[in-house]
Amino acid sequence: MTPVQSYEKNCSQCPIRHRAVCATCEPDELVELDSMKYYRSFEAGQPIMWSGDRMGFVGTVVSGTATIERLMEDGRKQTMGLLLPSDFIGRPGRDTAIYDVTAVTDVTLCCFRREGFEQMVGKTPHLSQRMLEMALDELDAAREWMLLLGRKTAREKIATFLMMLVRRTTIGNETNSDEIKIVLPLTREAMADYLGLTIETVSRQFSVLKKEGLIVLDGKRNLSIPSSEALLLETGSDAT
Amino acid sequence: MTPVQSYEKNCSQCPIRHRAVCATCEPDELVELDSMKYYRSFEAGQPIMWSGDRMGFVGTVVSGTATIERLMEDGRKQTMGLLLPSDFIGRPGRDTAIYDVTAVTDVTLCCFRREGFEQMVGKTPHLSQRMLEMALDELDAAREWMLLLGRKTAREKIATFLMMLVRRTTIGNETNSDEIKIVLPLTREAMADYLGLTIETVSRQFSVLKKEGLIVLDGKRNLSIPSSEALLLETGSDAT
DNA sequence: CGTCAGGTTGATTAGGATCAACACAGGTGG
DNA sequence: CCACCTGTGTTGATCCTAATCAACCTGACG
Repeated sequence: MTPVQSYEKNCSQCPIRHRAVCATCEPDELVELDSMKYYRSFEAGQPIMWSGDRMGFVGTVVSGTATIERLMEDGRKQTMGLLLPSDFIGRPGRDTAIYDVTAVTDVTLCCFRREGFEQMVGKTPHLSQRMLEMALDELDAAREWMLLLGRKTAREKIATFLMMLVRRTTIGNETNSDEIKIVLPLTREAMADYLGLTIETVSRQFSVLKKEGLIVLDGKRNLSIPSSEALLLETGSDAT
Repeated sequence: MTPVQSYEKNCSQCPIRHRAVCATCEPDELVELDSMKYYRSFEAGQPIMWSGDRMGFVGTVVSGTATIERLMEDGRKQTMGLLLPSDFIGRPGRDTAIYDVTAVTDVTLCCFRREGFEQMVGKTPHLSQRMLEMALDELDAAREWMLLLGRKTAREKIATFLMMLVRRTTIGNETNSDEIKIVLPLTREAMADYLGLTIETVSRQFSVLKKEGLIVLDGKRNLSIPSSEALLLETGSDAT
């Protein structure tokens, strides 16, 4: 993936234009954002932001996957969020990061200097409303994950994670096709950190689900789901 | 606690005026909110909102404690947030609740009809900015709790919960006094649901901490902490 | 005095962590 | 070309923390 692509010249070409923080901006607002933006790329495994460091920029994931995580003194790690294309990084109004953000695949960000972006938010209701909407969506997602971390079994955690990936990565694809194929953006270790498990437990649960025919593995990263209804039953879905 | 108090007449008397969603409002904005607001009270144990129900109102906790929680089909429950005085209930832009909200002590709310509040937010930057700020704070708190739920031991969970209560309920009190006294707003069961544990494990950990002298119990709800530094060491604090 | 909700404590179990060995793919350098 | 290494993943054996099952305690209240 070359760093310079058509959407870098023009926001209207941007693949995530309609889902990102700028989704509800008017053409003139977009022109202004366009003039402020710059792109940054990170290789898989590279840190995007360290907890405790100054945050000079905010940005949107254009391609790739990153994780928001926190380390404990003794090395225990918990991933608190997956950042997929259209997700926003950074908190306006805060100048010091309180999480680590790490690129888990190659990542391209559409960035803004933090001060400039904050000014823009201050004078652009479309932008501040969208920020609020996205923050509330993230809050819902975080709370959903609290249910998973606090109460679900290892098997339910894996099934829930896979169904979340299906929901987030197959948008507008053939929905009625029974066989759903997804690519796992995370290693076993990164999944373990996200699900509050160990690598070994993740691996074992994949093996069990494979043996039961609920998932089919092609290599370590390509996965297909013969029946999403069947897998959904394994998520321990809530009462709603 | 009588339902009609002085702050019901005048926002300037309100005990949470400077911390709530209206904290940054100008006097004229406050007058308008004042004219829209109404108070509701809920007895301990009563539901404030059911998942799936229509949300006709939003509001701020003026006194008492409520929990945000979610039930699974088989009865497993996870509490996703504690609502203490000044916390906000409800999501503008959504008309159906996706969580249960329950009063765990007697609760008084300062409410607004949802539509009226949404209009007010739309035309009052002070209010929408404050909403964003509060949503981002809640997001940080939710992520902090994900670390607790995913990676901490039962002992660390209890210690972290107690230190969180200390932080949230002793504001402006004698800080240099060694002996900190707090009142537990939750039953053992509610704490278990918040911490992803069982009642029995919560009870046992309290017994252990008591035996070790890290906490002193007076009845079931009154607790004092001889040394907050010592208790802090038990929280498994993160690397930051 | 009996009942009941909330809490404690003990005995046992089980799910996932830990420790350990091995498999496999992709580089790298002789 | 192959030997070697390293990062990633799988599988097995064992251990341990917290869940489960169960009995009992305590105080409030009719």
